[in-house]
Amino acid sequence: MAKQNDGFVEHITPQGEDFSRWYTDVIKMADMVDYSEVKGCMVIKQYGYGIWELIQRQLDDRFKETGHKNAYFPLLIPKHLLEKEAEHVEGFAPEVAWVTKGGMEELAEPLCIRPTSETIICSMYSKWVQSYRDLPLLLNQWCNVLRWEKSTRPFLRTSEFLWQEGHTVHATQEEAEQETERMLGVYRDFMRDVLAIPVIAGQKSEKEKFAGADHTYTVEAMMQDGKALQMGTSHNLGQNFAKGFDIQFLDKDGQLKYAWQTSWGVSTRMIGGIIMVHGDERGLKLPPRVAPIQCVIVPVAAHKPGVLEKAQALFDELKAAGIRVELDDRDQSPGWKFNEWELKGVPVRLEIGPRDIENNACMLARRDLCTKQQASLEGIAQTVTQLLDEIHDNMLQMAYDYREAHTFDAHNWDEFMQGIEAGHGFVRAMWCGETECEEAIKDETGVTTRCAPFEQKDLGDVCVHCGKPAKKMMYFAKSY
RNA sequence: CGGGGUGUCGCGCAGUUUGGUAGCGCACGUGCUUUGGGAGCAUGGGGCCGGGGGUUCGAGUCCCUCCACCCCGACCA
Repeated sequence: MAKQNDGFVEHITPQGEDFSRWYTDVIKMADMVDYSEVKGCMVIKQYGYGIWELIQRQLDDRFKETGHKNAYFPLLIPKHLLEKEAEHVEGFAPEVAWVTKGGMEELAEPLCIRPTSETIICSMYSKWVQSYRDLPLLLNQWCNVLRWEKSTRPFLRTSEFLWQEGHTVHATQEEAEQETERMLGVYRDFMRDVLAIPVIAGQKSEKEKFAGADHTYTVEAMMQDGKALQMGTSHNLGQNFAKGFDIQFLDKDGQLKYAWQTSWGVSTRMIGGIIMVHGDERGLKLPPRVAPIQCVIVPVAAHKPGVLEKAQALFDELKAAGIRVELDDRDQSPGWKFNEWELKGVPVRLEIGPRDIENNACMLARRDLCTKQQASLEGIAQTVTQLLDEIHDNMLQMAYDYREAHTFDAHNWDEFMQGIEAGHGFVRAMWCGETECEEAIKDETGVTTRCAPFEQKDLGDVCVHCGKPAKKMMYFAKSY
């Protein structure tokens, strides 16, 4: 990769004031995206896409374990289908893009480019579901969607983005609810175990829920500027779509019943989360399990006899051990390469030169702590493999500690305000559940409800803002 | 949609006030020397100055007009 200029990341830290500048600079310098001519649509370059491929593969494996199958539905959705569920169309109408011409001919019915696929999938489900024997129907699709956003940011909110959307149909309300919760759990575990991001799992408020759902669950993570990012959602759709699309089945008892449905999804937005949770003043810091390159080998004094050969042997050994390894034999100075790979977030770097070869050793640098030490070449593949796990655990712990240090409990409005001003983080407080109150809090403070966590904590009996009886403890934060 | 800003080589910018040969840093090519934290010297290549129209002997610079992008609001699963 070619460095653009000498305005380098060193002077920007993610905890500093200009977090958003840091974010876009890191993405640009790490060569993850380019910008399309179409407003708000990004080109995900190889390095950025490599992360997505690893996410996709590992998450899809988990879906297979939960019994889901993949399918693919059309990009274009006829207008009448979109309009079958009232709340849904109202929620999405402002941001859908329409196809109105085919060739030179005006279309009799406009087609929308999917902003999400509930409608087109449900139109098929109404044909496929006839009997309780057809249920549960557990499908998922990996695809792109398009939403005509007013303002966009790479990965966090782009007009076109990649995601997976699961759509399931069940015979009973209880089963649909179990599925909704189960898939949120899959997301929570995936983010902890693969992305090294701890998340708060809970339920969205009425105001923040998915358009057309009975209720919506979410996993929320804290970025290093204290803002919340919604990393994934799982919706219990109740019978709303089943009624709109006439998805009925004949149950064991001979009764014709409307089906119960769920949908759930995560997107390329997670990559933005990885950047904002783990990155530092040197650039990206990738969790080992989604790092396209887990270990890079930098030969030092590569022109001297034996060095490249030894580096190549090291490469072969690590590769054989299943590590995603790269040998950087480009004609650049070692220092240049060190900085380059740190910027790109490679978890482990091995440096090997004449001095090391004499000692049957190499220098081993870890990205999470930015430390460097000598390591024996004896059993190096195992050393690196273990270290990658250790780095994952450490990154998860650091993210967790950061979140806890920036989370505040508020028992009254004074503490609520103090929490917001003090920490740039999450505030936990009791809340009445009224949309009116929620909007007032947003107007006064700029923070919104993130979720009512499954792990509740009793902070009092009355709403922190309006004083009415409290229903639940909520997380409040500014959000992306 | 409101308010503000910016368009000059691949990237980052200066030049516009006061019109007069198109500049700088990085990146790129070549050669030699280098290589344990962004190497040095030498020598090259590359630009309808966002588009269109005007004023002028002459426009990157002045005037008109489009267009694009960025930031702050508003909006947003």
